[in-house]
Amino acid sequence: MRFSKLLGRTLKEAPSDADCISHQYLVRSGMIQQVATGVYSYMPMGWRVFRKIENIIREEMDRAGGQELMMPSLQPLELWEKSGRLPSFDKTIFIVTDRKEHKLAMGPTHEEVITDLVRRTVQSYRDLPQLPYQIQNKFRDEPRPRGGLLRVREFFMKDLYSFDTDEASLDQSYKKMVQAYKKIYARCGLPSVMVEADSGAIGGKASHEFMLITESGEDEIIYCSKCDYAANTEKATSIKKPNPPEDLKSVEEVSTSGLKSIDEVATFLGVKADQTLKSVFYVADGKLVFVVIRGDFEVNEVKLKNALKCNDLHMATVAETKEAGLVAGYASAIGLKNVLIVADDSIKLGNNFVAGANKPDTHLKNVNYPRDFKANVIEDIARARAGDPCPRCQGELKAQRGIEVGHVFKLGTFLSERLGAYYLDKDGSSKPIIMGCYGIGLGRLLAAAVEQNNDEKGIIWPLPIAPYQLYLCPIKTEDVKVMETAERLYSDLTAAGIEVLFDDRQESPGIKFNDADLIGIPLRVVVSPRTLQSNSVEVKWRREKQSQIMPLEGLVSNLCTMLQVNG
RNA sequence: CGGGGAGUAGCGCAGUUGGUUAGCGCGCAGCGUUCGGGACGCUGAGGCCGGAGGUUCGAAUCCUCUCUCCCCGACCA
Repeated sequence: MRFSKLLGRTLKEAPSDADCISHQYLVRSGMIQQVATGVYSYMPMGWRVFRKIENIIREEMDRAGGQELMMPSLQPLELWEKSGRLPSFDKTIFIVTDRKEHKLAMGPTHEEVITDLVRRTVQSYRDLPQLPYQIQNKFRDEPRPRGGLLRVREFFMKDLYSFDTDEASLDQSYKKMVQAYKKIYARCGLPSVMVEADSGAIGGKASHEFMLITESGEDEIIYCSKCDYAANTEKATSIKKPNPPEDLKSVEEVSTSGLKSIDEVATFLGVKADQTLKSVFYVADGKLVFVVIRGDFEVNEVKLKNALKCNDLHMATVAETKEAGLVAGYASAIGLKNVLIVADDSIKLGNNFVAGANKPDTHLKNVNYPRDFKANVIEDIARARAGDPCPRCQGELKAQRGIEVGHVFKLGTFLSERLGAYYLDKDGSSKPIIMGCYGIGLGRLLAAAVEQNNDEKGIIWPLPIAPYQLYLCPIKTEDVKVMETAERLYSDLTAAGIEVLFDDRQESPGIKFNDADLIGIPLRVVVSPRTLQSNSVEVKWRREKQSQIMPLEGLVSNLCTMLQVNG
């Protein structure tokens, strides 16, 4: 490709509203352009990267036994009503109305459609297992799109669905996909980490996410420094250390005027945070929920949501708290009536806690469960913390940030049952097909690749997904000999199967080098009067500082070798 | 949806106590000088000041409504 003909220009300054690196560099390098909130066009160069990622994914899906198909974006709402997942997706579904006032969903995902498709197609155990997949755009009216391509409303997803007859077969499908996923990220040149995950709105049982580790990641990963335990904080557990046992004392009121936070109260009474009980109020599907947890822990809202099996969960507002008659800062579960109380199991790991007295400026000492209060639900609803012991091996847990670039789920049979996808087993009995689903966000992966691979000058694409492999840069384009050499190299390299971006623009060296660094093509070849004096060119990897001078003689095959060795 | 901010040239911004012709930098077009890390000179094109309504002799500037975009929380590939 000749740079002079390329659609898209590089920008010196990023739009001020781009705040994450991938967003800035992708826009500045002319790879993407925003159309609306969370809606982007891919410019030719960005689309080349996209297609490389897509091809790697497609190859690995095919290799794992997947069969590619295409399902439409428009989906009858009836399918969603049948599957019962409408409430959990709620406002994130874009709904369009046709001329007959019939409502259609812009598919946020395709489990409903594929399950219906399989229902019509698969009848016998002989037809299973199946691994259909598609690479398609999905629509989700996200509460808050952000970070350029990292979180958008129209995005491309590879989604594969597994259909199996039994758990053992599902395990196999799941394993195949996990292997394929690891292969995909590795082939893209992007080190990934697999972690245990919550299954969220998709529903289902086992679930793992694949993360690219970056500072700027939206997710926090908890992992063990000793064993291979790793989980999204949404899901992660840790061993909660019990307080030293004490004899139960009787409840005592203390005045704590003006002291509201755990820290303030604990400091005032000369106890540690883990000797207090924290109260937090939530509203779950419109109902107030009272949450109790040991003072040194924080509530994990995902776990809480799962414990409550609700669709909507938010912290209670001041008004909602007042309405329920709770005294913020001094509330506790003691003596509460007609309110759902959910407790973290940490409340059992100690005695004689300090808790609110349900009246202003007063706390209670020596509160004990279950002597002084009860809870409707007691479960693990705490955020696992770095520094705590690993639930598997007691090793120390650590935390890191990452970007979720893939998610696999064992769905089980709830969708096939609701949508009527049954098969006839060997014994003639009708059974629901066991499902799994496996997604990769392509644009997100592209953006995450940039988050993971950049420097102050710009992007540093891993070779397998770079828009072009080689950047060919003649300096002093009026110099006939330089241009002749460059033109010849361009056609020879192209003929040798190398993807070349040929910077034939009449620009100063500074502009060209800076653009090259910004765009991030892995290998740079410079032809100039200076290098030609010794019948050579300058060759430099984007990732490295040092360049080398290589003779024109045998250059094309030498470059091919360099690219092969490093590809 | 709750809280905070922004819409002026392709991009980044100034101008906002109402006052003539709306500016600057980058980019863009032409000519010339340059040519190994965003070079320089000259000339030039490009704006209903997000939209609608109002106040006024006069509105980018004041008022009302509206749309769009960004940031912080709930969502997720």
